[in-house]
Amino acid sequence: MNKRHYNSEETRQVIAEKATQLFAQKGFAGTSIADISRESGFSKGHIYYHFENKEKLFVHLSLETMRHWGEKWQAIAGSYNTSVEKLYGMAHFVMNNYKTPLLPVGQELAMNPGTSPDTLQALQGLAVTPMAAYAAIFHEGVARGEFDIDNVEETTLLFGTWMGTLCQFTLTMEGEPLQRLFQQAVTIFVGGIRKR
Amino acid sequence: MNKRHYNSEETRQVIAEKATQLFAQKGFAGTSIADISRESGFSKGHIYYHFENKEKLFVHLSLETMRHWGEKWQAIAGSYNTSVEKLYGMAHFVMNNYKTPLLPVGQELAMNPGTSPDTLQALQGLAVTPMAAYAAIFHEGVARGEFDIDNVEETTLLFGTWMGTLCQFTLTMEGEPLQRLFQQAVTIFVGGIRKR
DNA sequence: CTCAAAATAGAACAATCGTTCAAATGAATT
DNA sequence: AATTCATTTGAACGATTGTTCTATTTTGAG
Repeated sequence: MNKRHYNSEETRQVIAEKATQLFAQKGFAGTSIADISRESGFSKGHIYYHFENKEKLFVHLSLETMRHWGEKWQAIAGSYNTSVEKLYGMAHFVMNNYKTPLLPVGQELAMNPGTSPDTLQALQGLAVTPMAAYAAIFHEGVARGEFDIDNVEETTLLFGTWMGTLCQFTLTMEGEPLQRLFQQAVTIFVGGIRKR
Repeated sequence: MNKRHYNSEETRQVIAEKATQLFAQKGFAGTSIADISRESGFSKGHIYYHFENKEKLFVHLSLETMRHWGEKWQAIAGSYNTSVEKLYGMAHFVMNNYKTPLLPVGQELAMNPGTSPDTLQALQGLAVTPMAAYAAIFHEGVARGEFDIDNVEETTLLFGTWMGTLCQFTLTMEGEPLQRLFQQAVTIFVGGIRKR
């Protein structure tokens, strides 16, 4: 079997990528279906062939994007020797796979009355993936005696929000300065939680 | 003289306050004039009696709000003995005078094509006020031998973005947990830049 | 009390929004 | 060659957007 008529999956991917980019840049309300249509090169109507509506499109994008993000991180998470190194590696990874900008956009959507309960519930679980990845590093670091943390949950939240906003700079900065910014953030953070 | 006809200034203030709140919560595109009208209790048309248009309204709100923020901070900035204390004080101040959420909203507006050059230029200078306040603390801390920082500008940017996002939590958290979160952030940050 | 000016409301505007739908296109199966 | 079904378009929908305009109310001065 495997009837792969056409290669519609490819166009769906194009729409998804452009939409993700636009949502991250201009927010949920600030991104129109017309924008996505123009940027992806497909008609407005066709977007509704692939996705039920704007809200579901965004939720799908977020979920899929986070799942992919988590898998990609898991693939390289084992290649670090110390927890400190792993934290630097995470910052580098976040910088190069910046999908977290969708999180604040999700918050924006969640704030708006009229957002469907299904969407709200889906949005609720969005931050779980990256937060779990962060928390794992901190727990490991404490167990290894590298970190001195009395509230891991709070520390995770702090690190997560910081990484999240730093991602905004990937839109306006690049190369070495950007990399140094992320590294410096981790250096400061590690300095604040390192055991001594 | 002093012809203070009516007290229209009061209603203008009400509109400004509600609008600020809405913009911070739902973003620029996500906030409609109808929203501001409903929330402030004044007609849609009347908003245009006080403000030229939506874009100018937002710029005015941002500038005014930042100016007020800066003045209020300057009034208490002198009451701290050490730079570390001042940094904690700043976090507490930011938490209780959270106007920085307008900064990311300004970014959202700046990203959108069609935004007028005047608005863009005004938005450019928005972050100057809080950033200058942060930078002053770090410079002072270095001079006093409290901090060990090789790039004050970068450090300021990092601290500023962190405080900025933490403000988002003022919408969902409150009281002691919120306060502990801000304090913990400063503790970590100070630990990362303290001279030893 | 009168009156002009300021303040406010509310209807109306074109433009854009998200969404729907019927029609056209294309490729694979028969 | 004919048919079928997935794909894609483009026009059209009502709702909402930012904005303008006119009319009405409220105010302070003479």
